[in-house]
Amino acid sequence: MPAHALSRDHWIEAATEVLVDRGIDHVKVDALALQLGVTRGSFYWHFKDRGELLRSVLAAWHRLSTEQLTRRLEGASDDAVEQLESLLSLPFRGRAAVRAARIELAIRAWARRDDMARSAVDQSDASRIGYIAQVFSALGFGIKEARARAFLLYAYVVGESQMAGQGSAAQRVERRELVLLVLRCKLPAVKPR
Amino acid sequence: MPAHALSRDHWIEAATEVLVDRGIDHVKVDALALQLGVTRGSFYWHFKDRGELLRSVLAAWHRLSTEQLTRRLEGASDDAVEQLESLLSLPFRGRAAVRAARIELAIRAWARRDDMARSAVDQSDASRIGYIAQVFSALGFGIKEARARAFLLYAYVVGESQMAGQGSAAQRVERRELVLLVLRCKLPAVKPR
DNA sequence: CATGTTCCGTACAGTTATGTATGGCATGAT
DNA sequence: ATCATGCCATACATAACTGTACGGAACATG
Repeated sequence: MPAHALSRDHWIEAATEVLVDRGIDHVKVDALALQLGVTRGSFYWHFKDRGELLRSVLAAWHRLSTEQLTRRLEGASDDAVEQLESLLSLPFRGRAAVRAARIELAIRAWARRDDMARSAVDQSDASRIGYIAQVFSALGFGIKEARARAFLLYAYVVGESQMAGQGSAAQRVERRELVLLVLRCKLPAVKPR
Repeated sequence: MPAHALSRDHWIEAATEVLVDRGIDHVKVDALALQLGVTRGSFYWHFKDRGELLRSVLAAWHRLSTEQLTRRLEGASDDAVEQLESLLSLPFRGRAAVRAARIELAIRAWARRDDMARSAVDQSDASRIGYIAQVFSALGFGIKEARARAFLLYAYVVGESQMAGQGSAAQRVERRELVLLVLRCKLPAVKPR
């Protein structure tokens, strides 16, 4: 084994970087090789073709995503409200989380037109919503309403991430507080049918 | 003027179609010419270069988007709740609305890495949030809280549009009802500071 | 009918991308 | 030491795409 060998993961990481900054269509073997300081010869030794790289990028994200959820499930506190707060500020706390959020945005854009990416994103969404629903159940909501409220919360987080341009940091904090207040609120009267 | 003259708008429309289906990076002069049954000679008569086409696509969407908001403002009913319901089901009612929603998704993906698209989307978002805030004001909320609730509602709609894969049509209806109930709900007690 | 304009086709040059074939230089094994 | 193997460079074939230059058909107008 040569000393400075490049691994598959180096390529995957570089590809993810480009995916975030310029979109999946700009993930090209040429540019990655240039950035990594090697030639395409290296790439086609590690990967069959470009498609295999893209699949690997997706698989790596999916693995990371489920790992993070697992860690969250394991290390969760008993205070449901605290967990909800943590969920809302998740994409902003810590460098790794911010980076993960950016990757997710890029993959979500990719998923708009790639079935493989689409199903990966859908699966992650479903898992997370399931987790959030459990938290709402712990707050005393019924199963059905807990799932609906979980979807609302999650859709808000996803929507917010699409609108980085709107509002200040202070406003974001206020909004998140309002989200929590509103979603914890037991409805005084269910609509009369 | 020849009889079967192709207008700029034909190119813009075709480009928008490709943008929706395959992303902005697949909007290429070659393919569009093939689809329109002409050659690139036509394109470079109507447009200076590819960039001008992309700018035109964005401008056309932006114009359409503000026009739709204007029409909504003019033809709005007096019932605030009714307006909110209409807003929530907006991306699903009618073929034109569905198409507009798909275009918007594509442009939002584009905006992730193009400043021009970014500012167009931000501006549209801000205008719509302003309109929704006005509706919440009419429901009796203060200016600040109305704006926050408007953001919540809008972020939910945007987030929901990113998650077409989650849930059935019936679930979507239930969720939207819950959104309305929750966002109309006057908070019983503001959190003690 | 002559002429100018509109709109498009054709040909060319240059760039950038993919994938393959093949050779070569280390390094570790024997 | 030599040999096989892991890792990468080089060279080649091919395709896709952009932009420009130029020419030509169709049409209107005088």
